[in-house]
Amino acid sequence: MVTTEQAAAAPGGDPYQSDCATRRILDRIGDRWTVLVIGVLGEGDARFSELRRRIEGVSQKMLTQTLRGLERDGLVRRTVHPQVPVRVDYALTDAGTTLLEPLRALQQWSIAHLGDVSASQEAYDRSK
Amino acid sequence: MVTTEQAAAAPGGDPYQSDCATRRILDRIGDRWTVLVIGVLGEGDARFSELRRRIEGVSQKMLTQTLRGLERDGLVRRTVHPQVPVRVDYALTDAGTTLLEPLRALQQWSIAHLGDVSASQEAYDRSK
DNA sequence: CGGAATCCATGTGGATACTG
DNA sequence: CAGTATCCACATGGATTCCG
Repeated sequence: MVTTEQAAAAPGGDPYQSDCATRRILDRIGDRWTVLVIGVLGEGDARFSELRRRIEGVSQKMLTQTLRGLERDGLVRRTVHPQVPVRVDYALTDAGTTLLEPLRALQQWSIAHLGDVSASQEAYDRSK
Repeated sequence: MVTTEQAAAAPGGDPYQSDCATRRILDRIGDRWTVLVIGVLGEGDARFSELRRRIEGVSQKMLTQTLRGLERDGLVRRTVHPQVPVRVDYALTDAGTTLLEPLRALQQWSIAHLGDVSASQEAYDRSK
C-alpha cells in the first residue's frame, strides 16, 4: 500500500493508481451518507436534528461522523450557537457548494436510469 | 431555506427516503471499484486480466464481483470467446456509457479540489 | 485465462447509554 | 439539543486454493 506522502508522480493523473485524486475523493463521498448530507445542505443550512430527520435511516453516530468528515475536508462549516439548549448549524462551504453540481448530475442520471437498471437486474436474475 | 414540508411519496423524487433512486445507484457505484472499472472501460473494451492490471490493488474476487454487478445492472456487457485459453471481453453498454459523463464530472471535481481538501484536512488535524 | 469457492481479518455502522 | 463512548453484528473485501 502506498503512503499518503508520495502522490508526487501524478497529482490527479492516472485515476487507477491507488492514491489518485479520484480514489481519495471517492473514499470520502462513497459512503452511505455523505452525498445525502451534502444534498440536504445544498437546499440550505440545517441543524443537526433537521439533518437527522430528513435523512431517513441515518443514525446519530453516522450523521456525526459524516459531518465531522465533511468539516475536516472543508466542505461543510459547523457553527455553534451558545444558547441553552445548544444550537448547531451546518452549512456548505464554497468548496462544498461546488460539489453540488456534479452530484446533481449523478442524481439526474440515477433518476433517469433506475428503471432500466431495475429491469436489467430482474432479467439477469431470471436468466440465472 | 429549509422545507418543513413533508415530501409526498415520490419514487425517484425525494432523494432522502431510503428507497429513492439516488440511494440505490449510490449503493451500486459507491463501492471501491465500480467507478474505476467503468472508467477503464470508458477508454475501450478490455479483458479481465487487462482490467486487473490497470486497476491497481483490485483483487480477482472483487473485480469479478464488480463486473457481475455491472453486468446485472445492464451497464457492462460480457462477451466470452470460446478459445483456448478462454478470452473474455468486457465493454460498456449504451447505458453504461451514459454514466461516463457524470462520473467524469466528479473526477474533474476531484482533481480540481483535492489540494484544497488535503490542506483543509491538515489544518483541521493540526487544530485538534 | 478467467473465474468459483472458501476462510477469515477488518472496517463499517447500528443500538444503546450517558453527558454538557 | 447535540453530541460522546461502548459494544457488537454484519458486510466488505483480501488471500488462498482449486477448476474448466
